[in-house]
Amino acid sequence: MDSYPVASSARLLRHTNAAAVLRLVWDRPTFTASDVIADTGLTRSTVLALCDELVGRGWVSELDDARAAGEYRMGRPARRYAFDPRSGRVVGVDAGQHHVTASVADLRGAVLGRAVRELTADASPATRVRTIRRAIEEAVADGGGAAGPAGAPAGPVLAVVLGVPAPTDAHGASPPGNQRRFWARMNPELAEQFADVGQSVTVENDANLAAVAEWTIGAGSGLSSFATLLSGERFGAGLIVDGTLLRGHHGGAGEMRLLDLVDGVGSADGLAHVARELVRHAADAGDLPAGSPLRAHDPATLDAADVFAAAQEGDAVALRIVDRLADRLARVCAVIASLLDVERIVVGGALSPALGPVVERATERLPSYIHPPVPAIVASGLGSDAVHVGAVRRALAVVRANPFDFELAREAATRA
Amino acid sequence: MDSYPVASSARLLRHTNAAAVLRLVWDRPTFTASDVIADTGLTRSTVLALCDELVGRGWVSELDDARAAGEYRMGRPARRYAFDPRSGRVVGVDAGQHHVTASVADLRGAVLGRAVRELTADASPATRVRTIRRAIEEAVADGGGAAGPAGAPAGPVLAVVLGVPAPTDAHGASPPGNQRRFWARMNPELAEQFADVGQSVTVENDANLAAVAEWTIGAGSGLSSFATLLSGERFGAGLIVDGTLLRGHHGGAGEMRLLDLVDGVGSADGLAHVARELVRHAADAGDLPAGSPLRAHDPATLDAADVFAAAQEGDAVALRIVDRLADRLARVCAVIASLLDVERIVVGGALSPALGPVVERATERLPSYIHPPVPAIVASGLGSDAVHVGAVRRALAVVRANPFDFELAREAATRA
DNA sequence: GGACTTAAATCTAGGGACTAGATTTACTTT
DNA sequence: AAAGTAAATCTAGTCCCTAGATTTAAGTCC
Repeated sequence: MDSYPVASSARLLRHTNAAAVLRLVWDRPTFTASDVIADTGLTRSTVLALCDELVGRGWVSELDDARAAGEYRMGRPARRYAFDPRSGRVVGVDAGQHHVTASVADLRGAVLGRAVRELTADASPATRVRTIRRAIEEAVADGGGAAGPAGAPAGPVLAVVLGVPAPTDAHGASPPGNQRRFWARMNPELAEQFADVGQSVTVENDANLAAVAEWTIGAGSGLSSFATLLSGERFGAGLIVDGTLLRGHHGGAGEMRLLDLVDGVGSADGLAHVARELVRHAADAGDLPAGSPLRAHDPATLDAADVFAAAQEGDAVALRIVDRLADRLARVCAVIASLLDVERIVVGGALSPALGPVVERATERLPSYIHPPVPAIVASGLGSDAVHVGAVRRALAVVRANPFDFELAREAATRA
Repeated sequence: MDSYPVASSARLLRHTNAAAVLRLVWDRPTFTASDVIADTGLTRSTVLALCDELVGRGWVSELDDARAAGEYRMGRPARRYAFDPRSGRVVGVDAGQHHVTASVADLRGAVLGRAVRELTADASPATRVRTIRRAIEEAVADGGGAAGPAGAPAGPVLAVVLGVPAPTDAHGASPPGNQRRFWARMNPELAEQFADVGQSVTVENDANLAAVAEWTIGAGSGLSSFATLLSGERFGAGLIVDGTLLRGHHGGAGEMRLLDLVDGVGSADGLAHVARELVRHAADAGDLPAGSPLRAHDPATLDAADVFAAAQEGDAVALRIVDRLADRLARVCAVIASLLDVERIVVGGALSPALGPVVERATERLPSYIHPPVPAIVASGLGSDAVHVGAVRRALAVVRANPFDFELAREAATRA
């Protein structure tokens, strides 16, 4: 419960302070010692020594053209430094059941390369691993060579984060036993498999990564408590409460099996699944009126997108389905909001861009299921990019938390 | 999301290390420099200097009888020190709707005094504050004078924690609006009201404190993810996930309004409430057979304790009720376990000592509601003491986290 | 009782990281 | 060219740590 870290020597202080300064300047295009002095209260001597150290370690460059666009007017010009986002790279992977997306980004999160590959539902673990590896290699190659404006060589891959549709514990392992060992097939010890790809490899649940994406650059940015609800084929949630991502003992936090027990919901089936079910049901029962745009499609391929499009045009059957989906969503949100007191619920998944009307109606209905304060429900703007974007953000956070655990360039390595 | 603390001077290091050593020796009856050296890796010179500092600040005493019971055999005898648990006191209060319990403990949690007072349900906020204050004063007086073996004067009250039946945010405030402003009546800005009572005053939700109690000295000890479910008149949960207590945006995490939406549960009514309802229903309907021990009571006063007693004797109606309660409990646990992946659920509340049979049956039923891994359900051993015990533990944690934020004795104060 | 052993305390030197303040430097402004 | 200015650099000095030599307060052994 308690830990007792002791700073054995003053040398550790240097290390700690250098890392703090690095984090401080991470997102600034350029900085001077005076900037750091203002933010930390440290002396100029100290700050300059810390900057020297950062330059020596390869994280920061000193700019020699200090006359940057009339930045100063009087006095001796300040030495200018800049965090070098190209000194290393990170990789974020969405290793889904059917698709694999790998993204490579620099240390400020600018995307350098991307690769997408498909997988069949019954792919063997070996095939999965091979496909993921190819996607990563392709993305890394894509973001490597001619990248820099000056053709500067891209830095080494520091951190890799893989998102999988399975619970993962703090070590990236998934519990073995569920139906047909689905989790074990989705995550066949990926952390070990890819240990060679980056200096740090993390495996994380996909809904959790979607939550991280929303938290850092999406609709949950700046919030301390919110949930991201993936709503496609099956519901799944990424939970961020009091500023931390919840995992649970085996990594199962956010699993939505409890919906089996919820009135008017009854299963963890997601909105896409239920929409398809409802519209086919209507078609089979001959409930589609003559003018309905839904009649234009083969009933066997009707899906959520068709329903939303038809509802947009005012089709009565489609509107009824949207209403049912909204009620379902409102109930699911009520459960999460009530137990965890979140500020906002972001609804994500591949079809989130089309969810506006459903979210709107769910918002209206939510107050009838819970007491105030009632959280807002909003549709994600990230769509199917949420997982790999979240994986990249997570990888960046890993590097930023302990930058000096990573080796940057060869020079730095040989210097030691 | 990120913070950038910088250790401005080496002086801070002394402070940090002294606090770390203090935490290290907190629970030891006595210690020597060698003990600390073994645990921290610091030099003897450093450790002795740190010990001097702790003695100077009043947290630790040097024992002059170093010949403690043949502790050493050869070599120069070590200077022996001991953390002084009497150098300060903490107060934990269960400020319930009907009862107020205040506990005073020394810095190792040994109870020095206690006071209990009753409150009517419709007591005004002013009455509530007055009653709580009297309970605290009485408990402090109780644990003050003749306490020490040598009649040593008790230390000042460092931290006070008050538990209230309302959500509380990080500053101890409760959201205003629910039915008849119950929360505001239960927590009329208690943190400000009692600012004079201790050097630090915290207001916290009662279920959260019960969870803390279970976590530190109860059935949840050593776990990183578990829930404490208060099960008396209404369900309420204290949630500890990944080693942190969940609060939520307004402190509402663990509110169980969502049970309104759960199949076979339908309301947040607790086990005591439902037991009473069911047994009266049976009595009114004339379902109690001639030999039932439940007939011995006035139907208007029959309660959960009577049901459990009758079930113990094998009464069929009582057993049926126990079954219904167990199913209810299992469903509630399923909801929590599924969403948060907790290792264990501790069922607490005043009647927890009698809950054995209900918990047993609920455990049997739980696997039919959720997939493995299935958490264990256990009855709390703390009963109605959970809240004030948790409040004391919380107060201890506050002191222990930043001991040097507190002033100890007058000498220490005047010395400065 | 005196010599040996032992483990802790104490003393001495030295280094790293910070602060504070004087001095120098590299510019702009006039 | 001289004055003004803000940053860099230099010079002490402090604090807190380490490392290792020396001293101390016992027990042990003969």
